[in-house]
Amino acid sequence: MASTLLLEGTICRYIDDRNGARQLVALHVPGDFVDLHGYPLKRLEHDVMALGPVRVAVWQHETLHRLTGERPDLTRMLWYATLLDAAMHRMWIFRVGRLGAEGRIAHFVAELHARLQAVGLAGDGSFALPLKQIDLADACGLTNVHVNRVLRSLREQDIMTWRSGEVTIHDPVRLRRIGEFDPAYLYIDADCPD
Amino acid sequence: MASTLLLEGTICRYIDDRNGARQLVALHVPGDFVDLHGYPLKRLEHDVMALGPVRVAVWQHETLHRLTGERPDLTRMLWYATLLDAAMHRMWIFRVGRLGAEGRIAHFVAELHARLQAVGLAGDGSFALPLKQIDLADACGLTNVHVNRVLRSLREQDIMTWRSGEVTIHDPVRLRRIGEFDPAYLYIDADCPD
DNA sequence: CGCCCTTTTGAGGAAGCTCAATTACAGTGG
DNA sequence: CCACTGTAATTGAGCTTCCTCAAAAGGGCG
Repeated sequence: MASTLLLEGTICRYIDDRNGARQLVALHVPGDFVDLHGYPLKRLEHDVMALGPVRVAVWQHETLHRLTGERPDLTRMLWYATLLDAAMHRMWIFRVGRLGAEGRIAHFVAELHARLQAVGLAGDGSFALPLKQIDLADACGLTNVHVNRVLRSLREQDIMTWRSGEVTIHDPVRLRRIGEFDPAYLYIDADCPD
Repeated sequence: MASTLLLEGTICRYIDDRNGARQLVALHVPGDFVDLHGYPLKRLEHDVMALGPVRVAVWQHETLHRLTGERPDLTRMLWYATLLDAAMHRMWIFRVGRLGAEGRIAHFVAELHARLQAVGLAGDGSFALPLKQIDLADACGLTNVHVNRVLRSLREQDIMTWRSGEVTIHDPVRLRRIGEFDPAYLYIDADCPD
């Protein structure tokens, strides 16, 4: 048993329903410990998939067990990492539960922009993102058809452009307003434990 | 700073949007460590509210810090508890993102039944639940009006009855099927770490 | 009894879905 | 260089689900 630290590329986690409809529950960027929670939980109740080529570091659970046995400070940092994940889950619930289609997409893009910027992978207003429109639909609880229409609308309003593989934000202020995005939940400038 | 262990009653966590729309992101039953994640995170990015009277135990973060410094096994158990929470968040995303109104309510009720049963607070098919219809709406990303109609439909189909404060499940099999509910993500019979 | 909160019901409208067809585009082989 | 293929994006039309607004009906409690 092992857990995966993502070094390059993109990985998502998702739950499928019995009719094949897919719901993404997490999207990981370089620096994320994709399934660290698999160490205490022992088994995962969802699936993991790479979106394109990735480079990862693999941590054996034995190693993690030894480390957490010896280093309480390090344990708290690992714990903290999984809690950031949970905070993103919560905002994901809010996004899907309380925003309309345009807001969901705007919020999702704004979050990814903030996270990629935090690890130096996003320029001022544009970044690479290897998601197809259907992946975006599966993330936001929409259909690919509707996602397509909303993306067109956002493009026509000069707010953002989504080309498969590349996102450009033309008007970050309106994007954040439409998505009601406040990055506080990402704890980007917060201190880690210890 | 302190974290709260719920002993009796019900507590929810929620995020409000700027228009006052509310989205529940967690619902806690006795035995849950409501905001244990507040210890490593240091601050919470959402709100917490009791639904009716509660009895709680308060754990000072200093105490938790001392315990986690000395007892790696205990730390892993606490960590594990927060990861169960995250697993429920993930299923919550699925519920709101991929199920229709009837499915969301059925899934939500089925989860609560399973969790309350696990702590001995639910009989065979009925249990107390101090939620108003509007709380259920806020949990499921619906309006109170639509929740009311769906509840009537579920009642008329003899699947379940929701009276404010009391839920009765008449047909657990159909309830689970409608909600596509599989309790695996609750890790009810799983081993804790160590 | 009167008040407040919650539930219930009705009617009309908007958002997003389904089904279906068309277009764009990259890769592949001739 | 071009036809051929498969995947992804785009567009259209009609429909379902759920929302909004509004009002009525219960129900507990001072």
